[in-house]
Amino acid sequence: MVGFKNEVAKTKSQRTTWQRELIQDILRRSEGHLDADEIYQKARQKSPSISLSTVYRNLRVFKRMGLVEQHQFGSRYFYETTRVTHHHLVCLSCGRVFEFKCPSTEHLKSRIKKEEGFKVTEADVRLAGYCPDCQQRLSVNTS
Amino acid sequence: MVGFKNEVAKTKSQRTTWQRELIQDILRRSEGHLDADEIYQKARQKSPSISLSTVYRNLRVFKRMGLVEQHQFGSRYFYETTRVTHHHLVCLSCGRVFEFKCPSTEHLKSRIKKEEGFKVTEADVRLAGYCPDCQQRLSVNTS
DNA sequence: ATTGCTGCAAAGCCTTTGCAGGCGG
DNA sequence: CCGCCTGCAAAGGCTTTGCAGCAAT
Repeated sequence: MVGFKNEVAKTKSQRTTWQRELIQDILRRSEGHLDADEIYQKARQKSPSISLSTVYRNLRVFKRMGLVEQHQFGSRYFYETTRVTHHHLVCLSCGRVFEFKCPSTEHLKSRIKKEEGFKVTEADVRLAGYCPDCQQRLSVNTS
Repeated sequence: MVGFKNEVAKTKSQRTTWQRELIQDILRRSEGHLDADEIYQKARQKSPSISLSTVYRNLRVFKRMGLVEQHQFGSRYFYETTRVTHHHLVCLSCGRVFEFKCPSTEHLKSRIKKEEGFKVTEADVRLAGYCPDCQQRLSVNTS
């Protein structure tokens, strides 16, 4: 059916390379929600010799290690350092990604566990719509 | 930033072709959550001359018309006919997609509207974890 | 010295698009 | 008849991979 891979295994010890430190640094500094190419561009500014594949490879490693989260909006992946649980709000007009907290998600998890016997390990709540700025700009009915 | 397209505009009247009827029929019959290629394969069984591009093109048309919903799991899109709001529960082991209701989503929408001034038009709640069968099969701790 | 990591280029995967002909209304 | 729709093939966008050399431990 779906081609889901179980990438749960915690990975073994990793080597320290400047590429990895640079990518981690970019992720930590950023406000979050960078895609692979944005990370690559920022990395190139510091070290032009880094390659896009290295960025992808390390993002995957970091994900497996639980250091970064990978989310998809539209058709690409975005990465951010793992932090307190929060969810995403995407503006369909300008594409900006906002965050919000959703404490009831925990209740949801346990409800699903109880009702369906399903053990939930990831919860992703994605809302989309129009941010205040775009509503005004587009004269969308705000009511 | 993100390359989001605003595909909100309701589309004008459409022609009736056997390809469209076939695709609609497949979507209606199915339990939901088919990807483009699965639809294509099913369609070919009935009419081998249909093309994959036609499938994609029409899924997009149906989506714009509000007849189907498009969701992404992993890195591809899945389609299902629009029904009462429900959300998805993906098993990370077997890849099966389950559904559940989440009435509190409506509250969430209005909360976001009130707190952030963000007008929410789409809400997608995706949980992932391990279904009962796989928990047993993998001897995952169920507590 | 190992052997994991990197850069490069090429391949892969899914989706979209250009084009000429065909069919629905 | 007009022009939307289709099939085909090719292109696109993003991500992954094979390979040989390099560097971290």
